[in-house]
Amino acid sequence: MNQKMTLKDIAQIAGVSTSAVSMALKNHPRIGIQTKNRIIKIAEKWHYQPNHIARSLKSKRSGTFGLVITNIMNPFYPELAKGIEDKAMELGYNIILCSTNYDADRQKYLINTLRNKGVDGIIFSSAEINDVNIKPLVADGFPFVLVNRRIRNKKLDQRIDFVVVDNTAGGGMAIEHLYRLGHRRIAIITGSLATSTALERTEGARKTLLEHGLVAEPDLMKVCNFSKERAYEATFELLSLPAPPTAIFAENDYMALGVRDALLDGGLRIPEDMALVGFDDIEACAIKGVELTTISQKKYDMGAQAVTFLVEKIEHTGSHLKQMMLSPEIMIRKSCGYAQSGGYTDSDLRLASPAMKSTRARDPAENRPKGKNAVVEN
Amino acid sequence: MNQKMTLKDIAQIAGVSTSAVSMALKNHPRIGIQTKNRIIKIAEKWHYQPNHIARSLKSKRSGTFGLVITNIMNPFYPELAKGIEDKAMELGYNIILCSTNYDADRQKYLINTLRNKGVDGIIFSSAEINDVNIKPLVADGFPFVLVNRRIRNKKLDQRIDFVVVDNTAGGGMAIEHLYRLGHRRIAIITGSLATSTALERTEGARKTLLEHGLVAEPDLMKVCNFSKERAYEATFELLSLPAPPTAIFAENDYMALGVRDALLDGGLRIPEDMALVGFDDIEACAIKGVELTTISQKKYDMGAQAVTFLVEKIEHTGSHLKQMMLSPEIMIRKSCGYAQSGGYTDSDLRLASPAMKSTRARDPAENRPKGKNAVVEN
DNA sequence: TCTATTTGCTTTATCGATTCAGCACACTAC
DNA sequence: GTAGTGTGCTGAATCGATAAAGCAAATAGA
Repeated sequence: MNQKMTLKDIAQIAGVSTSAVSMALKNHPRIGIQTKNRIIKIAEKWHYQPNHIARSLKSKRSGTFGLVITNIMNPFYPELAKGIEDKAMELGYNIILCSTNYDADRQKYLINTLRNKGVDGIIFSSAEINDVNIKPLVADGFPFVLVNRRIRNKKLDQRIDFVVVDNTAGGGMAIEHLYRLGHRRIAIITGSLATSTALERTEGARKTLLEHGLVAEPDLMKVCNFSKERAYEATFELLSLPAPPTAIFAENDYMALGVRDALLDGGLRIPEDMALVGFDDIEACAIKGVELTTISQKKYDMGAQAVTFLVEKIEHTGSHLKQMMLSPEIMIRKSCGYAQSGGYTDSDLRLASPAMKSTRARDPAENRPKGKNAVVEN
Repeated sequence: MNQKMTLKDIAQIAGVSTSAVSMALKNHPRIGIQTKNRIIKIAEKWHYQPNHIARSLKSKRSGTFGLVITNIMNPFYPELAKGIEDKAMELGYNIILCSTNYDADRQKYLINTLRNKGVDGIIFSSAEINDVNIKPLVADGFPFVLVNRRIRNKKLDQRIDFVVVDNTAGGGMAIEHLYRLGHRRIAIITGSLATSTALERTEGARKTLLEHGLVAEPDLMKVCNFSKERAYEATFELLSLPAPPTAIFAENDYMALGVRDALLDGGLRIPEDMALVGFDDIEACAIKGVELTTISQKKYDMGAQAVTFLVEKIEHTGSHLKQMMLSPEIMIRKSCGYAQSGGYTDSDLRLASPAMKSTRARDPAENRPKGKNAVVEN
């Protein structure tokens, strides 16, 4: 059994042609029932396993697609990848994992390799707003889906499938929440402005500030490129302002943890001296003593949905455009001061912006999925 | 360019045979220099890209291997996967990511699929001590490497490549550390005893206890199968003992966080009322306010080394057995009480067991790699 | 100058599975 | 009894790249 059995081998044993074997195993109608059964029996006996490579060569389908992310060590990705992998497996696909390491050349190389290796499609979560690698894919009609991040190109955007969270709404929710808790000087720690996520979260935040008659003061805006270290430094810059903010919105949790470190190092209390809201709801947020209020994305669902879109596209060529925007949800924990202050004030509620219309505060107890996912071994 | 160019297309354009093109692109010595250059130019002009599937069919090499893990959401794996992916890319390979979800049938199916898809080898990190899927691979001479976990089968073990951390030493280090800090009643929260990691950590712990004339009391041993919830419950069981422990060693950080939750919920202080040591050094351990003392594994290096072994095996058939055991390192933070107590006592140092011979306490400031890895965007 | 050797390219077989065309043979219909 | 329709299998081509074998023409050696 070391040497793999081929169709030819089985054909020889059964004393028929390879086509007969192929037909028998594929349940082709024009094969005799008795011959079929005989062949199937022989194939089973000899542990015949079809060679997917040969099959792919002929069929132009590999049953594999690529997943391009920036870096799997980013705590955002494992959950996304899990959703993708589970759904892919359910639909009969495997995934090749590729990390760009934030390197455009590497990304280009990876896409090229994936295509040469015959993947049926690509799921992209690392696209930048002007990503040059997207256009050729569209031009070639190569199946792909953007997940998490979009691009900024009106013509192109209307031809591209994607699954993202409504980052604008999310950014709005963070600000709205802090506003309702009485904050009027809110600083924003932004991600990389080359990404749609950061851009949209910033836009949403800005818009909500405006709705309340506030402006996003330049001094209170710190572009930190999703870097924890930069967020740490920026926090001290904010603290040394003549009029420091009373609350900080960090556009992802990782930066929020950097802010948190800075605040604690600076001897401030959270949320008493400074309220803090993050984005993503990575697992570390929920740890007792950290308890970061954050805007939660359904990363697992996002991944699964992207796979559904991609497979639909692969298997039904010419299928129509699929774009989905999931709603974020605010996870109210302790870093914002909601619990301490006893909730929103009436006057603030009266001023509630549309951003919070559909928002409900979930019980922190139900924040994390229980069961299998909670088993973490090694 | 939508339709991929093939060798045949290029041959037609150049007015030569496909073999000529193949030879030109592979720099075969028996192709004329001028013809070669002409062909190369044409291939470039038309963006010829070789079809890896066809190549694989002929060469029996796919340049891809499988990575079988239990669940990418387990915080232990991303770093391992990163090491694997980076090294794989460096050596010209891609990886297909497969999660078993702790399901033996799924694992079997995955291995089968991977082999049918023609992967050149498999890296296995989910093996259980009596894993039934390993033997057939050995019997077939299929290239694979175990990483993180080993199996327990004397005959088989001597024929299998692996890269693991010295879990026995690690378990010993945890106990030794607590012992030197004056603890004499140390509870152990174990992982699944179907895994070599948990088994060896337990053995190491037990051995070190014995070296100090202590025994691992059954009451102080809680089998928790790497479940955070189970660890939480077990902690309360320990607390309600007539003579509760003064320290707890949890065999991974995730369970340690469960223990931590329980202790905090029970109104105890860490480390004043209970010392706590974990294993793995996942990122959450280092967060301010958590600061879990833990036994650190070089997960990234482990992954990279496993790839090196696997590729060696793939590319040089008949290469000799490769087994590597990396040394763990203790990361002393705050949950053990080392800082509070001002370090080890003289008398304890005198009793130091061999387990700690090579141990040095690292400055917590150098715990986390800086730079690129610290950028976490989405 | 005539046999060797080298050079440069083409032909052909191969990898393993699939699929269409083809061809007996059986069966139905009128 | 002959034309027409099915049935059940074989043969050959195909997917795209590779490599061994083959075969001219050019070069070298004596």
